Amino acid sequence: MAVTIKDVSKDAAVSIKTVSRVINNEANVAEATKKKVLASVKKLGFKPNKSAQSLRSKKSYMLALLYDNPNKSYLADVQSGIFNACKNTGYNLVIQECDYKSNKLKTDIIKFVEDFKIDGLIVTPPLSDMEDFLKELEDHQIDYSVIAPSTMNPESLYVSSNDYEAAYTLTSEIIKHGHKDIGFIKGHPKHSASHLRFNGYLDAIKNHGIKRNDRWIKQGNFSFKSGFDAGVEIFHSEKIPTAIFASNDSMAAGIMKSAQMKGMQVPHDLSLAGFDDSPIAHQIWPALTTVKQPVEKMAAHAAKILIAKFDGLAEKTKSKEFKSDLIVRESLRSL
Amino acid sequence: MAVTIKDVSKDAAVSIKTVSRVINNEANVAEATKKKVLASVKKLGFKPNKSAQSLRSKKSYMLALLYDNPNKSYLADVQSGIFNACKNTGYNLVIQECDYKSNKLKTDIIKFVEDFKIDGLIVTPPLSDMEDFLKELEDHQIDYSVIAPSTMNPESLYVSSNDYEAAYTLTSEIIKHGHKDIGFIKGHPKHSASHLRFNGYLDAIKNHGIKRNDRWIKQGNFSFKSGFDAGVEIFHSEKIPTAIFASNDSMAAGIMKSAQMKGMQVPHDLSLAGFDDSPIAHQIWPALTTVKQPVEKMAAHAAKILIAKFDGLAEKTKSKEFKSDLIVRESLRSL
DNA sequence: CACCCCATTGATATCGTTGTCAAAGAACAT
DNA sequence: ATGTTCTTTGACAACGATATCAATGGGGTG
Repeated sequence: MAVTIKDVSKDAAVSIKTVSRVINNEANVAEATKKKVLASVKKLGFKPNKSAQSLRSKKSYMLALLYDNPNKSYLADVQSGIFNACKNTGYNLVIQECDYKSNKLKTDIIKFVEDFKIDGLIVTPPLSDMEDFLKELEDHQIDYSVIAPSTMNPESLYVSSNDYEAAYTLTSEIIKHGHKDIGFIKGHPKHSASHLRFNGYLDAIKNHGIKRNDRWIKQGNFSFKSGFDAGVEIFHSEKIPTAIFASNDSMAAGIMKSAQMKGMQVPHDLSLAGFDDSPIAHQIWPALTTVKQPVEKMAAHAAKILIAKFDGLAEKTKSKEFKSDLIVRESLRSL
Repeated sequence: MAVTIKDVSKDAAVSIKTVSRVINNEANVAEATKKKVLASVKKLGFKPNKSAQSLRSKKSYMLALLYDNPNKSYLADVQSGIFNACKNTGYNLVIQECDYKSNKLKTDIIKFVEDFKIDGLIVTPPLSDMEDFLKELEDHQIDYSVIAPSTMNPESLYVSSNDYEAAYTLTSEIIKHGHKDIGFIKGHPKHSASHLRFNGYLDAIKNHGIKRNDRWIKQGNFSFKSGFDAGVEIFHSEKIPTAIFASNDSMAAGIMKSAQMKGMQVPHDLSLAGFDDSPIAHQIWPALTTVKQPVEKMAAHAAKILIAKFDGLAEKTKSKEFKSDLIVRESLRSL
């Protein structure tokens, strides 16, 4: 049978409560006692029984990842990051797919948290952009941390990315390559990232003295098809841009497809840029110039700050903004 | 505070043990008593406390998904299927990434299962193809179900796909399009799917009177890069095939890239086919002819048979083979 | 030296289930 | 009527941790 706290207490010749104190890092345990107990723990290979801890302490040691995002590669990266952060902390992850459009969203999630006694949530876009939803969580005293592009309510726990700057930088890079006629495909309007990226683009062209041309600015929704459709529309105009910046890689791939179907050569006839550095970015030819966000690290950090809060280590691990990297590949050429 | 079994027992005027019997569907409860209890359960909205159940019954109500597969879209689909199957069963899923090459694999996994008291494993390729690994699980009496291409040890729980037939069908389709010079890119040798798909190809060309040409048969490993490299090699030969069948879509995309870099037009100069219908298959142009396996359904079934075994419903849910669908898209043209 | 205080420790109750085992009652045979 | 068996039920222990609260003892103070 497995080693229990009782075995440890016997081995270390202390009470079970003292063992409990040691493994929970409680105050007021003599240094010598602590050492003795830790030695026994190690010697016997004691691992606290999660169910018993859970039952008694009313904690589940479970985090939940909330998402409503069709991007599988993003999801996989987020998960992977959280799992890494959870390792050796005793916390585990469950995944919960949501429908951000559902009017039962709030009640569903609250029920989910209460039914499963989830300790904390990690919220990803676009849910992280819904203020009323986050407010509801707070009203129910549900702990959460947010992975979001913009900086949020600074009291809450968040991990953010610098979408605005990255889009500004990427646009500047396109301009540096000699482009003046630059189209833009907007992302899903419910994602704050969409607006930040768009604003980064707008400010960059403005600061470089380029006038905005709304016929080359199309609304997309981050899907391949929306990029494809936007491309078809743009290539219908008599004058077409020399470069298009799509708010994510899927849409950029969609544009590439529509361009190639029109007989255009990328990047000879059209330069392209995407965003995210998803697998498709380098699995098409020419490979996409794009922006890589450290999604996995961000997710890991989001989990860490949540766990740190639970375990009272809030000092060490704080909300943080992560920087993105520009990745220039063949889809962007100099004029 | 939440409703407990005690509240229910009071409300229904029976002992807590009887309530326990009812919610666990145990035998020897009078029909009338059962009804009474269920009514109270419903009325009070009682949900058994998972931690307490776990603690007492030594079950964790946790399944673990074991994988070592870089294909994020496959992973996402598998997960999604399992989550759906778990819904309302009380079981939850944890994900465990493995390294099939590690010589600590077996001990690591067994430790993992024991530490977390995982009730059962769902094993995906290539781990599902490692007989010694599965044997080890059995030796430790660890329950598992396998998602595998081939039919396995018929005593074990498995969900399989018909890779051989699908590859045979796809190859025949290519031949029907008038192709006689058909290259093949093999998948990762540790995946049984690789051999099944290859054999399907071989038998199909043989039965259509086409001779195997080993200069057009290359070893890949399912990665985009391996497909790209294989393409580069093949296109170096003086004579190149009119069609190439790659064992998965990533490799097909790699070949497409190498073809396009050589200035070849797909499908005009070269027809291509992949396998899996991963997102990339329709996000490149021309879109890939491929085979779609019902991965999500398969994964759901794998979870179901495992849960059915635990809950003693083994009669209803059995191991099963799933059929794949051929998806013909632009990358394949008639000669 | 007597007193108090605070750090340290332990005995025991407790969390919400399931398991054990015995009791009660029904059904049937003798 | 009595004994036997089987079905149904409940009282209480047990799972393995944490929480409560009281006991202990060393150190400082007057």
